[in-house]
Amino acid sequence: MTDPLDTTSDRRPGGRTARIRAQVLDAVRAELAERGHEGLTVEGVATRAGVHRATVYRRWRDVGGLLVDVIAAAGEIDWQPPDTGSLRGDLTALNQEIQESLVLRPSFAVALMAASFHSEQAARAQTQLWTDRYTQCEILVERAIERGELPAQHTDARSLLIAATAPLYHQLVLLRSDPDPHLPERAAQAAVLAAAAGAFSVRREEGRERGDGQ
Amino acid sequence: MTDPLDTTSDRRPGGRTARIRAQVLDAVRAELAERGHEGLTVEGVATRAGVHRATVYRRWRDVGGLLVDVIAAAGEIDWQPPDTGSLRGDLTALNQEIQESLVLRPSFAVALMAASFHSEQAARAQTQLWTDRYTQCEILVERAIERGELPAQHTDARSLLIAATAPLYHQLVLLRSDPDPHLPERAAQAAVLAAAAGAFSVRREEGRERGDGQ
DNA sequence: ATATTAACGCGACAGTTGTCGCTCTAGGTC
DNA sequence: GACCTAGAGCGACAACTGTCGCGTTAATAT
Repeated sequence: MTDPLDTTSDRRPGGRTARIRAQVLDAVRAELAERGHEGLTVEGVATRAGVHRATVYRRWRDVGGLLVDVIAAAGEIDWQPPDTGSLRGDLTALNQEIQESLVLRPSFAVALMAASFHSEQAARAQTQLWTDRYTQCEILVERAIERGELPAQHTDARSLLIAATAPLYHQLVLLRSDPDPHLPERAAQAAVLAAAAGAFSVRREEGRERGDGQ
Repeated sequence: MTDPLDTTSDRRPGGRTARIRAQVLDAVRAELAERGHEGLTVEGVATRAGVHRATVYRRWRDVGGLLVDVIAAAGEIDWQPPDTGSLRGDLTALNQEIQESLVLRPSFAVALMAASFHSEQAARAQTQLWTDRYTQCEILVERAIERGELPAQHTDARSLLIAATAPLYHQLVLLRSDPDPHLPERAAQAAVLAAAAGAFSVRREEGRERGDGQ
């Protein structure tokens, strides 16, 4: 099981290998910043990194692989969901973060989405990323229940979170409308109201049969 | 103003031009069905249509342009929003349509999204398509208000519609989860509950300043 | 019918993308 | 210090992509 594409395996983690990786990932970030995600090309990255094309193709396979590794390297480990003291506040803060990440130039999130249509690797990384984030955010809902902000019966945290955040992506990515400073709060508020009305409550037996995701 | 890319201009609409267009668009649909959106290439379309590459490049510029024209040709004129007698029913039906269009193989909707990351032309066509659809759907909300299903104060129809439909795209396109037969109804119901609680009501002066949307 | 010309066919072309076999370098091991 | 070998460099290569100029066809105008 010596996967030549596993960039985290440490078969020979020493100086050069790590140095090349750093150079290449730096180059990816720089190219992304300069040319945007549609101008991101293996050739460009390799040249900027001062590395031969074949090296990049061997280790990362394609542009999607590069983005995956950039995301992986970008920490992603120490992210914590907001904690403002209220569900509405938490969701609003979360949405503001999302809006920022989508509006930011360059947007890694948008680049990853674009790549995921062409690279299976990128697609998997993306669903993994989202799944993890949503799992981490379930605590927001649990805290809200403890505070009594939501009805005591079980609430499907995932559905609630998606309802709160989906409009952001819809507006900014699909509809490409200008960012609306009120949208994060409005979307959060709508989800909270729906939840309070029991929109995401789930009956004992039938609700959770596909909860493990993908 | 003789735009060589305006496929609807009728400078010489006679037999051959129209025939070539039909051949090419048929080929696009066939290629899409066989190879999916990532296998859709100008070369492949031209070959299958029995037409020279240069012809396709001249008239449609790129894959995005082809998709745009397919969409344009696919009617889109006679679509009508559902009318089931209740807001919840209407939104559920709408969501079911959306889910179907996203799950269908090949999915023109997904192909268009993918193309819109690379082709400015496709991107514009996409936002135009969505904007039109949402505008058409505003009548659902108006009818609901007349029926007394929503509070009498003005409701921002667009926001409500987006809240109802966005989770579908989020789940199926971004999260790539398996289609959930209950999701269309759940998402619709959540939006209705939020609306009933006043989540999308808008104050007189501050709500509509960006309503015309690009 | 005949003239006009928009639009297609054709082939050549440069630029890009991705692969492969080989050599060489330098990280790790003894 | 001397070896081993994972992994980078290198250049050749085929396949693909998009553009261009020119000749031809056929839709329209007269």
